[in-house]
Amino acid sequence: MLACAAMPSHLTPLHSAAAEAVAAHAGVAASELKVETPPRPEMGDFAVGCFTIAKAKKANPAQVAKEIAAAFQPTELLASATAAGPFVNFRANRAAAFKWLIGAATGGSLLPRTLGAGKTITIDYGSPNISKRLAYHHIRSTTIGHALAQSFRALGYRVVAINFLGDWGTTHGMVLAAYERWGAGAPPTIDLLDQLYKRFRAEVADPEGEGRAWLKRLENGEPEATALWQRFRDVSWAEFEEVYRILDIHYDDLNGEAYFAKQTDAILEKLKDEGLLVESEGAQVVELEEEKAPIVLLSKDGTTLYATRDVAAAIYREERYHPTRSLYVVDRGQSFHFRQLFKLLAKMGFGWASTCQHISFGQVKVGGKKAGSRLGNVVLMRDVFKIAEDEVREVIAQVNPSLPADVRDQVARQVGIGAMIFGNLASQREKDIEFDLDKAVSLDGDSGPYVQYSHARCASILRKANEPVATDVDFGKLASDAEWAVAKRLADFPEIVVRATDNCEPHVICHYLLELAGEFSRWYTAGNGDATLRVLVDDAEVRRARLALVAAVQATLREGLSLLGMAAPDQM
RNA sequence: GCACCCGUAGCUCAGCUGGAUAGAGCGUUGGCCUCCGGAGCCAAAGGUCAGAGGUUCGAAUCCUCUCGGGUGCGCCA
Repeated sequence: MLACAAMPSHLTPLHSAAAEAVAAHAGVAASELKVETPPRPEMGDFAVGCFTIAKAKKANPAQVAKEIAAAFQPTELLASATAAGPFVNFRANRAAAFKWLIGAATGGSLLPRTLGAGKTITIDYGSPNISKRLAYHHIRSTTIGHALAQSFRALGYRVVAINFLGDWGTTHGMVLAAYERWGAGAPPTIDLLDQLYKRFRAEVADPEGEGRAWLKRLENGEPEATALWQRFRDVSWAEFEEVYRILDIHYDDLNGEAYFAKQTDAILEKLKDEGLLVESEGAQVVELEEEKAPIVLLSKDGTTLYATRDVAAAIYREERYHPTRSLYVVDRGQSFHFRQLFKLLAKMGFGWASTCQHISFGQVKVGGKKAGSRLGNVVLMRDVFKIAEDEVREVIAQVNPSLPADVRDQVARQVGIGAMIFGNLASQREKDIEFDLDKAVSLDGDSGPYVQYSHARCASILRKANEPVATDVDFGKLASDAEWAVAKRLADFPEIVVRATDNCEPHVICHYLLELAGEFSRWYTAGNGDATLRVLVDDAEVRRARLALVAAVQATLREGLSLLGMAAPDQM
């Protein structure tokens, strides 16, 4: 349903050139051809398989590849073509390719900036419940959603970042009841509220019934209950805001469940008129096809439910923003809820129900068990951030003792938080993550700090060069395979970001950055043993060309990190 | 019981919109700076891609089944 047509608008001119070279001799559109990377660099730079072409012609793929390679005429960007079995492998004209790639990367035009022009994406992420601190497991929705928001924005989409606060419902009725019973008068701190809520659930005979009774009072607009609820919401938001500030997340829409609780009457009325809303075991429900459980929209006490408010919110998002895609970045435990919700929207006749998508993700486990405030087992997000930051500060003090204390503290925060973000984004969404503090704060190997460090080294070289980066230089001076390997990675960036957004999988960006950083490090390290391979060599023309390549890598690493929501310090 | 997710090296994971010899990191072993920052680089060792069928010229990748682990299944969110 989300498959985009064969629109290769995100391809680099290099990829397009390869596709066109084959298309010209194959009688197919270039846009239908997939341009790949050969498994080993010595085979070529770009590859196009001839399987489908051969099939259409009822010919042997290897023979077709041979013919296409033989007919190839060099272009500005492509130097040669060779057949390798069923593949046509192209070699780039390196000087021209360097020029385009480095120019695009340093000029900020490597990514297709207008791919999403005129399209809006709403992303519901974070969305914590109030009266509770942000626990570590909240980090997944928050970081995945933010990375998606950043990525869509980078491609020119209009993004509406939504924090659908869990600030309404029976749970919050319980918090009110508990506070009134045991805490009245005490300043309603978030910790106190959480504590009272837990006690309430443990000690009261019918906590949910009492909770619904208080919710009823809220839904009836009783001033005292509402004023108290508002205080709870305010202290909660103050806490959340602190974390969002640390993560540099800014929401566009903060309407939580409470906002939509007021809009459910008309929806329920309409459902009733259409005969969809029926009574079942005292509650008001809508039966859904192929689901054994109906969706419950009104409790037996007449209070609204999560689903009711979500229906109102979905309609609001459509009417207000007209999104091309409406994304819900919420843990997998809620898959059933979203399946029901989307089915109900479709049943109500909303064609746009198909634009709604649950972006689910696996659990964060602590000690093998699901982390979450219901089961206890809570690790607070800010505590983890603090530990990571402290750990990094120590490493910096050892490795880079000359860094001024204020810079060191700032970098420690950027790298510590970055390690957390990267660690949470680096694997596929659907996989569960085992929270291991030691591993989380580790700076070795495939990690966020490794990418940031590579970026800092680029910055360091550019600082040391002390001359402006020029891109109108003789790129023929970049003669080593190591330099070419770095540039080729740059060419992969656009497709990676498009894939990350199409599939809502930010982890592909993480892996891309590790590869780009790794390729850069290999090139860079070669200079340790051989001074002629260093960027800062005496030959001015070679030096300028290499500096341009470093600048291109730096710009791409910085941009990639920003897509993930990570800072890119210039020194660390 | 029904539904969904996961199963790739000792460990943590890429690769899964089908393509060429399945890749990283950690850990283990052995190397590399009178250095443009060693938070780095190179090399060795390590895999019946859970198992069995099927589709295909071609399957870790798609389909079916089995096994193992996890989650969900009306008035919580």
